[in-house]
This record gives sequence, structure tokens and C-alpha cells, in this order.
Amino acid sequence: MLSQSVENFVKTVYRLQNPDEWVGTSRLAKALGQRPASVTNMAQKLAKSEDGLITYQAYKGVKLTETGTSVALEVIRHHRLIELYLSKQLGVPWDKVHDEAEKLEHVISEDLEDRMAAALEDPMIDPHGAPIPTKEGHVAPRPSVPLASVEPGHVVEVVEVNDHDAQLLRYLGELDLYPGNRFSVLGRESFGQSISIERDGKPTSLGEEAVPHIFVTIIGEIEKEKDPA
Amino acid sequence: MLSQSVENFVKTVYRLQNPDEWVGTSRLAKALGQRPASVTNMAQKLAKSEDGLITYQAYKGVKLTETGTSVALEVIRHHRLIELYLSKQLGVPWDKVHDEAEKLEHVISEDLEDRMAAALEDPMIDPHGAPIPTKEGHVAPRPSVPLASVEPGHVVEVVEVNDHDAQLLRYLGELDLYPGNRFSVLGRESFGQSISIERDGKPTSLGEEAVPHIFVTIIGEIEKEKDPA
DNA sequence: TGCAATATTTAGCCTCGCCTAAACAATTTA
DNA sequence: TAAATTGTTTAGGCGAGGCTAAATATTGCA
Repeated sequence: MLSQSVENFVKTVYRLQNPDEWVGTSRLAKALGQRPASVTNMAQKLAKSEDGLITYQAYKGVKLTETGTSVALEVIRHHRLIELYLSKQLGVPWDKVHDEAEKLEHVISEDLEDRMAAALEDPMIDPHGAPIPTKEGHVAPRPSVPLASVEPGHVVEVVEVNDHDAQLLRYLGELDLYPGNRFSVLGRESFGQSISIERDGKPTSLGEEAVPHIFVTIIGEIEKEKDPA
Repeated sequence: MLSQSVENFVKTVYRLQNPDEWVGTSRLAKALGQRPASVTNMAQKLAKSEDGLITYQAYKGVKLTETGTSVALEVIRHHRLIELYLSKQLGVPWDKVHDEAEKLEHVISEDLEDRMAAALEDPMIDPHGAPIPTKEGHVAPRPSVPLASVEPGHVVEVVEVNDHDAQLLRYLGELDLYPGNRFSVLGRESFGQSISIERDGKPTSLGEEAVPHIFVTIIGEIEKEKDPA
């Protein structure tokens, strides 16, 4: 039985890891809310362990093994299933489901996982648009681009938003920017990453705090309305 | 924020405590699956703490304070709500809900507690017949007597069964002895506590392992059928 | 290229929550 | 009522999982 600390460790490595790159201890430490020294400690312990979850190289960082990857995906499956279950079956608001799932993901049984999945009819994506890994550890890739990279003049559809910041989620909720919803990119503000958009005819500015956490697909060009005058 | 160990400690004290009596460290240790020395340790720590959950007297044992009692009731409310939720909403079999609830009870938020209660329409009793404490810490008393004390010749209704032993619960499930169901007490076996009963016309013997964990109310006398012959 | 700045690791310490073995108190029984 | 048994506490230890401060490696820049 893996401890919650270990589950969180591999889950976080998975989140930060780019294909075939090492994850540095400082980045990991920041993501885990711990000190770098603690991460080094844990990394060395896990790398020596028979569980074989990670590879560790001094001064380079950490990498997940096959085993480590499937453990991470199992935890993430739990997390996202729980988020969706809480949202759909119990009406928990989408800015709260993440924190709740952070605790529940470590304690539900496989049986409960299966029953939740069945109750939701084997869902593919969670309330923030993230794919739910299958029991076999397969993650359906969802094509999307960072909103920041979209040129003005396009209509886009929200694919996924970062679920880690509750305040951000509340903000996006007020703007009705849930996955699946569409809006137009009108233009970039002069400084920073903030952009102006239009959703349901209502123009708004989307702050630079929010933009980097939104991923979209491009649906088409903005259609100019006949402007009577 | 109380740790899971502390929550389990007060919960167990509550379960073992008779009104205004001390709970000994050995009994507590057995119930917690720990060594007496560990219990003494925890008891001393908690008694000294500012939380004021328990009173401790060397060589006598432990007693819950007002605060301790309401903490215990909160944990028990979580436990029983979760048991019922898993049973009714997700179809988890009644011999599995206890173990699942043991883990979940420590990690659900008050909000989730409220939502589960609402989904179940503020239930009063759990799948094993135990009362669910209210949010205010009130426990509805349920009149019942130990099955072992019932004289043969009575029809009884199951009120509550001990939820700690999954094997026992599977056994009772096979006999259809769920809370609310009725059966007749035919007689006591010559030795031990085992008794013979009849449910739905089917006579069975109820082992002495099971009897002490069943609590009932007496509904009436067995009605003699006209025996044609 | 060499030095300053930055990142990482080492060393040592802490709390929590359990353990065992030994000392001691309480209770039972002869 | 004293001795033996049983139950409880004390003392010391250990692993998990964090921390800080100091040492060391790496990297960036002049």
C-alpha cells in the first residue's frame, strides 16, 4: 500500500514531466508545497525502493518509470472521477471539487472507483475538461492550443482549464467559460497576456492571470454582422 | 484540524464508554488494534492538550469531555452517513460499507456531509440499523434488547446489528436478517448462546458467533398454525 | 575562462504515531 | 493478608515525512 505522500509525489511528477525529460527538485518542491531538500529526500528513498516508481539522478531530477506512470495515472483517474462524481451527482460547485478530490483520491477502493465510473457511464472528461484515464492507464489525447496563442478574429471553444486555482475557476464560472462553451477572441491588450473576448454578445476582458490556464480549439473566423447604418 | 488517529481514538472511546464510567486502556487498545502502551501515550497527550477532548486518570482510564463527545458524534455521523450513501446510491454491499466508511469519514468536508445527507433526505438510521447522529450531535435512542435475552416463542424484529465484522454481515445477509425484518425465536440450543429461529417459514440455527451482535424488539408471540392431522 | 549567482544535496533535527521490554500498581486467590 | 497474577505505565526506539542550515555542484555571465 502506497502512502498518500508517495501517491502525491508520483502524481505531481507526472503532471510536471515532459516526455523524456527530468523534473527538477525545485519545481517539484514548489508544486508539492515543500522544501527542495524534502523532495531530494523522498526522491532518493523512492529511487532506492523496490517499488521502482521513479528514476533519480543527482542534480538532474526525477523521472517516472513505467510502474510509476501507471500509479500516477491510477491516482489521476481517481481524482478526476471523483471531481466529476461530486459535480454531477452531488452538485458540488466546480471550484470546490478539486480540493475535495485531493483528499478522497487516496482512500477510495477499486470497487468504489468502478461503481462511480458506472454511475457516470464511463465518462471520458472531468468538469475542467481534463481527460479521465481509463482503468488500463490510457489517456485519450484532446487536441487543444493555449488561448494565449490564438490570433484575434477567431471563434474558439474551451477545451480545458487548469483546476488547481479555485479563484480562477470562480472567475471563469462567472464568465460562463466552461469546457464546451464558445467565445470570440477580439484582440490582445497592449501589455501582458490579457485579451478581450466576446461571449453571448457580451464583451469582456480576460485578465492575464487567467489566460495561461485556458486551452481551446479554434472553431472558425468571427462572422461580421451586417451593421445597419 | 484533528488527525485521523485522534478522531479514531475519540470515536472508539465513545463506542466503549458507558455513562459516567472510565474506559480502560486495554479495552481501548484491543478495539483500536494497538498496544496498551500506545493508548496510554495517546491518552496522556490528549489529556494534556488544549483541545480538551478527554479526561485521563492513571490506572483508571479515559473519559470523553463534552467537546470530545461532540467530536466523536461528528465522526460517527460521517461514518454512518457514508455507509448509507454508499449502500443506497452506489449499491455497495452492506458488509463492505463499514471498511470503506472507516477511511472516508476522516476526509469529507462539512459541505459534502450536508450534500450526502440532503441526497438521502436526512436519514435517521444507517444500513446496520444504527442511528445517525444529527449535525447538532443528537442521537435518537432506539429501543432494543439483545437477541440473546429473548425467550423462545416470540416474534422479533431486527433493530440493529454490529457493523464491525464483514463475515458476520455476509452471514446475516444470507439469512435475510436485515434491520426491519422479522423472525421467530424457536428455542435455545443446549449449550452456548446459539439459538434456533424461523424466518419466512425456513427454520435455521443462528450461531453463537452471531447472536451477541444482534439487537431486536419483540413484536409478539408465535401464532400456532392449525395443524391438520 | 573564472567567478558570482543559483540550484541541489547533505547533515542533523523534529513531531507523530506506533512499537517492545521492563518497572510498577492493582487485583485476585490461596 | 501476602503472594501471584494481571493490567498499566515508563523508558527508550523506530520509520515516515517533513524542516533548516551548511556544504557542494552547476550554470550564467563578465
